[in-house]
Amino acid sequence: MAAIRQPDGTPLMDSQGRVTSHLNGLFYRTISILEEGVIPIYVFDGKPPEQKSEELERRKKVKEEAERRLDQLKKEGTGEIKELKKYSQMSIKLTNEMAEESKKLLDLMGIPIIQAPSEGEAEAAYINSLGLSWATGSQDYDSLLFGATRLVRNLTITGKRKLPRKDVYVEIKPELIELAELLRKLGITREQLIDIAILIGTDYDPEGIKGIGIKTAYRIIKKYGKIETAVEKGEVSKQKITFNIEEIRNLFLNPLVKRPENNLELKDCDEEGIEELLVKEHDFNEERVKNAIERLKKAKREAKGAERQKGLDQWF
DNA sequence: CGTCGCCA
DNA sequence: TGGCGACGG
Repeated sequence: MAAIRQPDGTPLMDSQGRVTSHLNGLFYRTISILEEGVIPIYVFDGKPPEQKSEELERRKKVKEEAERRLDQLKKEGTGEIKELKKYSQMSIKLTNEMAEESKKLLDLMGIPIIQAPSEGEAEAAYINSLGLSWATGSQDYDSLLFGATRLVRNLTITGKRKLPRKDVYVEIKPELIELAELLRKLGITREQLIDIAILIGTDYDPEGIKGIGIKTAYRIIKKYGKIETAVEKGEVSKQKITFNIEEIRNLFLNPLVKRPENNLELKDCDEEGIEELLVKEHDFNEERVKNAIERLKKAKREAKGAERQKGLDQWF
């Protein structure tokens, strides 16, 4: 959504002015991932827990402000392209309709999707902890707090990426973090990792404890074992804690998740359905879509073949 | 972001 | 074949 747009920030749109950047990105990116031999399972966010509302409200305000700035720049008509792009990207909205259409496209492509009852991150970690996936793919470290065995960051973004508000580009490489190894290296438990996160600040306590950063948080939890003890011993002042520690800890340890009801295998794709949606409905180029569908079918055959081979190898 | 066409 | 810039909807 952020990247697939014109230099001035205008997203791709069909002839009726409906945004199509999400469909474009999902379609071509998913095929690329499959060609690399990775079978994705897409997890969609459900209703966030009430404790997240403060953070969501904050994000909403930032977005509304960006929207105002963008409108202003457009009205003046003198805005720099860079500025226009910045505020367009900051005002991105994923509507319900767009999310539903994304699910529809993935389903037509035969890619497994899961609707999380609450946090998608928690659901993905749960699926991973059940052994139904090899890792979670996310930019968010929260996965690990939710108990994912492995987290792959930068799975889908390759090459160079621009640093926000700077004209500096950095090389982005995929990064694998294994929870067990991380905890062993730090000499802590997952509960303690969660406590460290709470001290620094999470979506559920965005401010954290003022004055405590990563290093202090680690030192405190290493020394006292848990936040409550650190408070008792006077290391963390009680007044600074404006949230319910046990409640937030519980959101990470026992999040609302569900066992996936359908299997998470690749299915055959509905070629006509894809063309109907992308070409007829949203003005995608027919040849490009046809060509991509061929790549999709080939990549899936190979992915499934590899799975079968793995199964056989295990057997013998 | 990913594809495509152009060019060396 | 690989780098680069324009374009996709």
